[in-house]
Amino acid sequence: MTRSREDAPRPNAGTKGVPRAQREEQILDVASLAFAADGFAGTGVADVARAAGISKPLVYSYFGSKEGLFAACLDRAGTLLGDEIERIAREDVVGIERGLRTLEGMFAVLEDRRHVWRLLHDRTAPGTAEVDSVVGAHTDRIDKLAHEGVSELLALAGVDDELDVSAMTATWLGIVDSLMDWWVDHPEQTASDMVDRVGRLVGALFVDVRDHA
Amino acid sequence: MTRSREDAPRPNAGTKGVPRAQREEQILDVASLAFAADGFAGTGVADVARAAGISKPLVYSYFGSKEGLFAACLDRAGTLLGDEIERIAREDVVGIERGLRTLEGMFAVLEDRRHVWRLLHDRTAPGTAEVDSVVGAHTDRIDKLAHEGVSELLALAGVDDELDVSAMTATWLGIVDSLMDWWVDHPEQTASDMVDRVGRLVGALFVDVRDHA
DNA sequence: GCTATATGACTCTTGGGTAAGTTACCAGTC
DNA sequence: GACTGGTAACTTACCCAAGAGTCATATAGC
Repeated sequence: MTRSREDAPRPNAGTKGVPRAQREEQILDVASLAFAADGFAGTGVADVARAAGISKPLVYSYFGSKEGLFAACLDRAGTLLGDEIERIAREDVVGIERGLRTLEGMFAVLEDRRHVWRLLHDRTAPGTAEVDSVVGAHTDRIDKLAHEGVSELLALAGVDDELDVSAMTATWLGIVDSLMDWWVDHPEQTASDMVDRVGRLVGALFVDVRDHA
Repeated sequence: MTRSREDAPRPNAGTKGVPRAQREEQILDVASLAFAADGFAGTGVADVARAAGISKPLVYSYFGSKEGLFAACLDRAGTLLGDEIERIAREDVVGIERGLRTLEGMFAVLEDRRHVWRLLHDRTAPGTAEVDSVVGAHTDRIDKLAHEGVSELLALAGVDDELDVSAMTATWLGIVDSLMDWWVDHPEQTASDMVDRVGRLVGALFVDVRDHA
């Protein structure tokens, strides 16, 4: 009745090619962009494959599932961001100055991948064990470093209530979010422009920043 | 061959009931919660219907489509928030103080619907004309008011570059986002607690706030 | 020829949307 | 006060498109 499977023509299959590691990077780049733009739920594997110039089954052969692909994107992003934030945390700068240094590092690392920050905060991400463990590991690490910095800053200003610190940490992370989003919307701005801008704004609003450095 | 449609039993159909306006509110409450929690793309109409205790077609008879339902949620939320922000803007308070007053108003209005703020920033919302026009109308209004307030604040601090103001406005909105998210995660905190907390944090970080009032 | 790389064409589930019918209430009528 | 038609409120059972995931097959290089 139905056409059997083997009488269909296979025009341009298997062009061999590209080694595995390189393909993986390529797919992760494209997928990160897509997930960041449309969220996990709004992104299709077929779209990612097409944008990467390959076929859907190849994506599955590399990452197993849509969640696996998402987890891999998250892992790469989280490592990139976490390492940089941790590196700066070890510089022994405190207070507002530490915040500025961290932002400077983020701007430098994300200059040509600004969307990446968004991956960690995708509300449409599935709550499965695989994804949760990856996203949890990285956000825990980043949250902890942020908490440490905010805690030091507030201590200098005489605030040490734990809920106050917690709310301020969330706010700090929200500030980073908004600046990254704004940066995505203003592609002509360089990392250096952003550092200058934030310095100007903080200088205008806060008590003499350099006094605490 | 197949069972014809009319010999299936209809056990508990049509219990009549509830007038239209009341049902609409009820559905909007449930849908707003769901959309805010999982995003547009992550929310199913059937789930909303079940959570509201009714059937899916009834939702469609009221709102026409999933987008229509989402647009209705947005419209209600946007009007609620926009009206309150605008009311406060007319109070002739400027600088940081205006920001604090606005937050105070938001906390009061959203005390028992904290999730609502998230609706306006759903990145998985479809880019269709219907949704875009509604979300655009409300975000434009709110953005404009925020821009006005931030512009005044920065002018007091000697900053008037338009890009600086734009970035700071985005940051301000991000701060509100984060505080609302934190509040959702701390249900035991009252609106009054939040006002106190923000006052404490701002007092600790900023130059003498009251001097500008 | 064997293995890694790759694909077209499939299956199956999920979820938006619909058709057709059921029940309850509210006139008006005799 | 019981019958009757109209209509608003509601449901079950379905359709169908989109998208996650799989299979059998084809080519490239050693």
